[in-house]
Amino acid sequence: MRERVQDSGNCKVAANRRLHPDSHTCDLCEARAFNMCNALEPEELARLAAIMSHQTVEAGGTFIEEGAAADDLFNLTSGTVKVFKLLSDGRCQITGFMMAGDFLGLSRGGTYAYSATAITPVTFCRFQRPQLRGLFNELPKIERQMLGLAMNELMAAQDQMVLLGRKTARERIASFLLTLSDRAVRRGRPGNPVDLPMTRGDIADYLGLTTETVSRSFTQLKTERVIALKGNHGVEILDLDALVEIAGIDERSTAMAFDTIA
Amino acid sequence: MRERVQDSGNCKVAANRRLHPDSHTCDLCEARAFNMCNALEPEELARLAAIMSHQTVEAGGTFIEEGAAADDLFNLTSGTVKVFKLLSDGRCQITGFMMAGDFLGLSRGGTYAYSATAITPVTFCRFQRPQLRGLFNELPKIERQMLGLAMNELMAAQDQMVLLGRKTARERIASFLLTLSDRAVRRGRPGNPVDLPMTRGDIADYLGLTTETVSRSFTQLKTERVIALKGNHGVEILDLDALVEIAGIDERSTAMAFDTIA
DNA sequence: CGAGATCTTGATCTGGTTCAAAGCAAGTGG
DNA sequence: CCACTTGCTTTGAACCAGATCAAGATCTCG
Repeated sequence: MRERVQDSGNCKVAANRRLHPDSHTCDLCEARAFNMCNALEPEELARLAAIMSHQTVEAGGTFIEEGAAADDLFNLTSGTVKVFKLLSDGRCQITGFMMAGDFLGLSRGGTYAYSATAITPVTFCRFQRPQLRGLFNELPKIERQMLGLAMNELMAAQDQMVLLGRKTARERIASFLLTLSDRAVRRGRPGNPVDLPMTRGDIADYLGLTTETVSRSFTQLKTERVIALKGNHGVEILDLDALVEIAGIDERSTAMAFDTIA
Repeated sequence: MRERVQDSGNCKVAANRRLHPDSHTCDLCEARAFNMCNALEPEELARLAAIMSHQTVEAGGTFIEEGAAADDLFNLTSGTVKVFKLLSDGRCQITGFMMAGDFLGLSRGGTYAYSATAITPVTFCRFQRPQLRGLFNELPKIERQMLGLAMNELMAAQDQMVLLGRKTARERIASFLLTLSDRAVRRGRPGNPVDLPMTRGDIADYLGLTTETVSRSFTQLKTERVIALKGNHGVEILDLDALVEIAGIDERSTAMAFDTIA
């Protein structure tokens, strides 16, 4: 299995790197509080653990390819993943950056609806669909938890549509930084020096811009003393109020979360 | 209750028009096959029907307002609804056009995540959240069905992100027409003279464009004999292959649907 | 340390917006 | 039954935010 690379702008698709199986205990899982395992009793958790395997992928590894048979479902436990779709001429749209607690593997007609590539080294729990489906019948809690996660993702997707359809480059960058900061905080990490594991190109593909425009917007905000750049992969928010103001007043956004459907 | 109108570009928000309660039998429901009632046995359906009320809203009526207390969930049975979010300065992004079978009422922190306005007269089933939640425990089937619906919506949202982030105006219009056509077919309606109940302004707010650009793109496709305009609310597809070609080759899109999560 | 990748900056170009003004179609009331 | 309003839609002309093209500067990591 050597890495076939199909060029497509920033979103090169390298074939699956070797997946490294890994021992793992749910007790210590850092994603536990945010994911579908959240509501489970120890005994139930054990049953879930019985049908899953825990694995790692190195940075740059593509472990889901759009159009391939959707055999598995993934539950991230650490690291950051970019989820994206490509147009035939190579244009790329990243639909989300996934972190610990997020699940991956949406399918349409039995094939994956998007590709997923590790930006940092990642670890995840992997489930085979038929087995997971079986467990759903016995533990409807899981299904409910997933419905909640799906609803949250749907709301995030709607916010992203507003961003892509109606916001300026500057507003997009500001919103992006605030969203990342919020997400970090909600995962118990510091929200201020914002960590940007992805490249400028990835940010561009996420925000519907070009690398150059992303860079210029950062520079502009830096010049205005709203942010400070900490190398290529970190941003310090110097003036939060200003950033919120620039983002446009819809940053209720990802602020709170997890209403169940009813 | 008179209509307060808060101007905001194309997406004026008029206060709830009177909701007309309505008698209704699930047996005859035209949305039955596509919505969350689909998998239910007659006896189960009766229990669902017991906690719902069936209502109508006239065209132009706004029955969900972003930020208001999210007390109810809606399940459309006929008509077309636009779902949208507004920025503080009035910019509007329509995140979807909903039809029979779609559900409405996503909430975040107890308040609705978006507004919804009827484009045509609509009818829907209305559920109160607490009651529906109660039924979930007894009929997990409903929850599963909703998870499937949510997943489908999520995939549609991802396609829309590609459209908004990376497609040209021409490509957006072509994709839009194909998607509407597909949806009509999947609901057992003719797919070819495509019905456009919404205005050019609505289409613009959905596709991240302006009214003028939408109009110009239609005119261009008409000049090229790819489509023919049938008044303001209809489009005949004259050259389907060309339209698919123009849309960009990702129109697997809404083509098929309804994989369950696992 | 050095080479490739990533990031910034500058100059120019353009697709889509904005601003402005007719068309057009569906009522409405005289 | 027809002028008149009203709300879309189309078309035209000027403009601009962001894209594209083209160097450099700066990381990153073997």
